[in-house]
Amino acid sequence: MGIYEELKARGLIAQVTDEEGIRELVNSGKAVFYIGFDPTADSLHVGHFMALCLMKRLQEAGNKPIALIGGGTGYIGDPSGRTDMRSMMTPEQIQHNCDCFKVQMSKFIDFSEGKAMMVNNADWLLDLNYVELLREVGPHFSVNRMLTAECYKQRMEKGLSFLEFNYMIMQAYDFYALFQKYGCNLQFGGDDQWSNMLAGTELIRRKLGKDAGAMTITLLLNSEGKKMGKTQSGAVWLDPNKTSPFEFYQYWRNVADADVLKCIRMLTFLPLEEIDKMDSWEGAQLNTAKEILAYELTKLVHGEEEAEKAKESARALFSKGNAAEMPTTELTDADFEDNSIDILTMLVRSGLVPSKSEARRAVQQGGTAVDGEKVTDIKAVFSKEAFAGEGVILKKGKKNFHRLVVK
RNA sequence: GGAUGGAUUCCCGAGUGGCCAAAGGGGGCAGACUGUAAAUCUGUUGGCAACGCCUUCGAAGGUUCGAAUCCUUCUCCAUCCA
Repeated sequence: MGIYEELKARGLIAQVTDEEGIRELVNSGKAVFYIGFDPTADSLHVGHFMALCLMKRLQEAGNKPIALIGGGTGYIGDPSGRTDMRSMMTPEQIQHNCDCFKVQMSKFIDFSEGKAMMVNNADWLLDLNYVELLREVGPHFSVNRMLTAECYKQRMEKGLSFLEFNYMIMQAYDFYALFQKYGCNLQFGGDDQWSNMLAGTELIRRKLGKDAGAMTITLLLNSEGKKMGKTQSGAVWLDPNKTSPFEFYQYWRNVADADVLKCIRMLTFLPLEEIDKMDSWEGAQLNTAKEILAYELTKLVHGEEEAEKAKESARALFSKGNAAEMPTTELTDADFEDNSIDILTMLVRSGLVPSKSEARRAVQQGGTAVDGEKVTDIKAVFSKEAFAGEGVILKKGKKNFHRLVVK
């Protein structure tokens, strides 16, 4: 089975321009492909992770990946898949984010000599001259057709600024530039990038009369049709300082039954035969599948050691209510009054709740426990001595644990 | 540039002088049930030194005993015309 067939079997391929041609190209390891990453935040997230894994897979099959950091396109903002305008980032922000991306990507992809490249489109986009660019590529874009592109459709109702309208042209120009510079003949990206990517292949064909391909990765959606990798408090980041390995593990440990196998197939590197065996699992057995998913992904992103720790902690926490790895907050003398602290303050200080009102509600509704003992009195206080050594374990709801210690 | 309509809490969306911290829905949180799942049911959902007080209905002023609601100016958005 070639790499193309494997990607397909994993459900990673959404759309391709020329299936036969691309299959041939990647299976023989002759593809020079690029994936663009716009620096919209200071860390990569799960969506990027899929793209990076794809890079890794194709690299292992002998193809040469180019990771393109959108230091230039970041100035514009991609309107695809959004209903509102992106807020404009300052050059400093963009630079900072680009730097963060570089560091994180290097952990996944082998950028050593000749194996892969990392480029920044700021290098060619920022120096473009407006009138020259218009004359160079302008004639090759039909506004009529651009407006019918899927990525602009939803914005036609809410409003689309000229700035964002030009994003497609910039991305097309990237592909055109990479094709000429590095012989890049293939572009991959999220499925929401399809129209932008096609613009690139067309530009290459019109300008140079050459063929280049495009392939999109299936968006990882849950059974409700929502993008995965998002929590109500934001994205699930790959940066351990923004999403701790434990939280990362828990996110995957908690996916819905309907989504486990799909996630394992698409995100992990487990052999397909092994995954196919899990297909028949059902009911509580899926819990094991979730553990595998969470473990494998944490291992990929944070390393084996962190994955072990997260797994052990999760097990210990849910069976005994205690574990080594747990978000911890250190209390200071200022938190204590007469050598004691009340339950509401503890909840707020731990960050388990944002305000005392919410803390009060949580306690009144029977949703909190200290060291495994349910607390129902909002006036309950704990003496400072209790926080010495191992500290105390505060629990809110079923799955939120936090350790409080005093130094 | 002109005309019209609009901006309400996390989101959608009621409310057009006091009974408004503001209906309803979504989402979130908590409880029951469970498998750290889903579905369902129940409670809850601005803050605080809490039978009270403070902040909030695009922004700033004003009218009034009293303003999300009325007036003025401004900002932004949508639709139509140019």
